[in-house]
Amino acid sequence: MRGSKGTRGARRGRNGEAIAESINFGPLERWIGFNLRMAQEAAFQAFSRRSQEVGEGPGRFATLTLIGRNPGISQTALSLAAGRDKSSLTPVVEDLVRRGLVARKRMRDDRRTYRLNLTAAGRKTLTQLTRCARQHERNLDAIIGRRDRTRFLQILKRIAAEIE
Amino acid sequence: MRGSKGTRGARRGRNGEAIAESINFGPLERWIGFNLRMAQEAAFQAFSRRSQEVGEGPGRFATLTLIGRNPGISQTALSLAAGRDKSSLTPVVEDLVRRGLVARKRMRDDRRTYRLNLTAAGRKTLTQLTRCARQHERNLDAIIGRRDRTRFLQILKRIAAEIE
DNA sequence: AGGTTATAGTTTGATATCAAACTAGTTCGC
DNA sequence: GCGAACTAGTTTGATATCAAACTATAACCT
Repeated sequence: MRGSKGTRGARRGRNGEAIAESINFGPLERWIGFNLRMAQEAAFQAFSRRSQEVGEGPGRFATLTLIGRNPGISQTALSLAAGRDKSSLTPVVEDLVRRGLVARKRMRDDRRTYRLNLTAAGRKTLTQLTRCARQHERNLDAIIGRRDRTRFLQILKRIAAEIE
Repeated sequence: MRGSKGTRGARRGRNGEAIAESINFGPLERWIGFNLRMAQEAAFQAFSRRSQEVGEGPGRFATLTLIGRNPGISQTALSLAAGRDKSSLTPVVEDLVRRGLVARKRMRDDRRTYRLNLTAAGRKTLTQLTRCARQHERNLDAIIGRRDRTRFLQILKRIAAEIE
């Protein structure tokens, strides 16, 4: 996971602001791709700080939510849902199992596949993380504004689904 | 699952879609943070493929643009503008210099600082990358729709600037 | 001047991620 | 049945990134 607390990049510290404002961004200024990246990283960073207070990396949140909502899900299905390569999930799941948040058992009829489930501890952690996420979302909502929120979300989904 | 190269995560190949559609995303479905991440990564991935055709990583593009627009910029100012830690830029700049796209010289009056400039080759590469980026932006525009584009961009900028 | 503090860039160590190669188990075709 | 093709998950190798420690300059203050 990323940052833990400190300065992360642009937009921080008086000096940084001064520099950033005197910079010519050229076409980056109006390109979606660049601004999408900047927004995502800022938001991710903010959530990261929050979730760290619960002692979990921000990446664990989607994972735990998806396991919680889809008991017995396989790692491959999980990786597809979370938009990560299945190989990225190996260490994540390993860690969650080691720390007792997730239970993992082989399937009877297909002994290649695992079934993942939350343990009681996992559910508890997920509850805490969900609280963080709700607060985070409230902050985002305040920035986006109620009027545009639905539309904004829809566009994000369309980008994820349709870009190639 | 399907292919070996294109397959990156969710949303790809009929099998992937089938799985993804039977998944319960719970609150992730309507949370900005998650969808922002998915959209950004899909877009980044798409641009990555494009820029690879020019033989450059996607990360090089913002860097070259910023150097081109701000001749003589220092690495620290560059890192602030690009939203990356200055230490991340060390290997990037090193690579660009090694490959003759960027020229780097010490400042006279402050010998800690470098001045970065594009070389002729750097300008040429930037031109190619900019073409890729324009095409990429056209695709994004088609998804977002002209009507919402300005508003969408504005919201992204606000998130990057205001979230904490 | 001389010591303290600040700044530019690099190094180091950690995490996250992808992609391709691999291992083990399953299914298909004949 | 049995080999070929496929699938689930792991391993390996590469890249990108951050943060903190470090090096070398420079500025500041008395």
